[in-house]
Amino acid sequence: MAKGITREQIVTAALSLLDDKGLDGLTVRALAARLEVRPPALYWHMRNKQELLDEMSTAVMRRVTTAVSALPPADGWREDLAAYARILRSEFLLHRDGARIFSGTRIADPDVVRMKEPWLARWTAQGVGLADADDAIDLAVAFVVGFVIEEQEQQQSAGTDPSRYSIDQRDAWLGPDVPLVKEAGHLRDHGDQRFERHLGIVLDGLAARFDS
Amino acid sequence: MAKGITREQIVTAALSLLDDKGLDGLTVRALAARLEVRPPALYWHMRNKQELLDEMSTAVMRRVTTAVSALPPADGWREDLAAYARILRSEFLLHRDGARIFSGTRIADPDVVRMKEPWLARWTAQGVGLADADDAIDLAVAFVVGFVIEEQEQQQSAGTDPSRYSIDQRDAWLGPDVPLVKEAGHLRDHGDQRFERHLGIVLDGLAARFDS
DNA sequence: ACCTGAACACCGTTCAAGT
DNA sequence: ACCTGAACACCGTTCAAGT
Repeated sequence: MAKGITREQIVTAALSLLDDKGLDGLTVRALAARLEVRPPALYWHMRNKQELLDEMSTAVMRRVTTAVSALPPADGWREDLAAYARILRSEFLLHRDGARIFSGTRIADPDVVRMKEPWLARWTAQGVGLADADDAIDLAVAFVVGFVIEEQEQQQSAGTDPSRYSIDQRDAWLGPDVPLVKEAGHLRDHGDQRFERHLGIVLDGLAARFDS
Repeated sequence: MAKGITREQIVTAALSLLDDKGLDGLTVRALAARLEVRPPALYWHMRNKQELLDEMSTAVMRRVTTAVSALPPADGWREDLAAYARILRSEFLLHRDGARIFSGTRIADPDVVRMKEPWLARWTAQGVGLADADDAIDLAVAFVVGFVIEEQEQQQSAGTDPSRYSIDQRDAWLGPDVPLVKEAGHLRDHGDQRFERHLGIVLDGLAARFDS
């Protein structure tokens, strides 16, 4: 039984290779080397590289689904949705360029979508319209995707080119006559605090709609 | 003068090649062929392919900046920001996978960021705090990025695999016991209408914050 | 200053052959 | 059923040489 590589092992190794070397370093050949097989061996388990990428996305989204299912039902739609947004962000953050790579990809596993059912049931029971409830989920996802794409880009730039995100260098790069842009750059925060604030704004907008 | 390829021509050709063939088809060699030069010629004008991709992003964002600058000052921050969001979306939609490819990339042109200055000036004059105003722009961008990534993914899937986005097939794929997920799928709308509605929700959330 | 020819190391993928 | 060896067409990039 110890013989042979499984699809699951391939996907796991691919995710860790992505984190180590980035998307450019995620090659079929490097992946095969990590699994100690020759490259063509992988083609017995998958049709092509695109299918591998789809499987990686599905694996990430499945982790989100699992984490969400483990959540105790919250007091109301707002806390349910906030919890979902936080989980989605943290799973994206687990992988290099996670938000960009794993958003907007074909979901291969119906369970990831079926997971919405208990939420829709709870929220509509709380008086939220079905179309509004579904909208709310999609809007939250869109926000998280956009937020984390920007967040990871800055993390990465800070790593490879620290000068670019130093405040002084940024001010010099901006040039004269934009005092407010510069001051806003100084006021800017990052990380969890910023995420929670922006998430709160989105949820406030949804609340305004649900109550009308 | 008719001799020689310019950087600008390279970027323009690269964008149209992207639209024709997708990101996988955007190769240095195909680009050179389209410009009727040999591949190494491009390396006189750019350092590497990454620099080309950065230039493409900058070109797209510059179009956004130009369109925004041509806009008459609106009545208030809300209309300014809505106009920006609409322009950003339509420029993303102009290019295959535009949102995914051109979001969260290093902006090479300071003017794109400097453009925020008149808005920050107007909005703070209207009583919005500077940090809030800057937040609002970033939040709107995050929303548009996430929205259009999803939008373009569905457009593309509908093109290559129509069965996947047919409602009946989707219902079959979802399996039993998720009536609300299925019904929500039937209620779902697309395009401008959906965008305006979601944008309105985000702006409502911002309005709630600005007024407090 | 701007481009080509030739070459290098490296891709994803196929397929006959091995076990 | 699962993997390898060898090969194919194709990448991005370098560099000496041409004009």
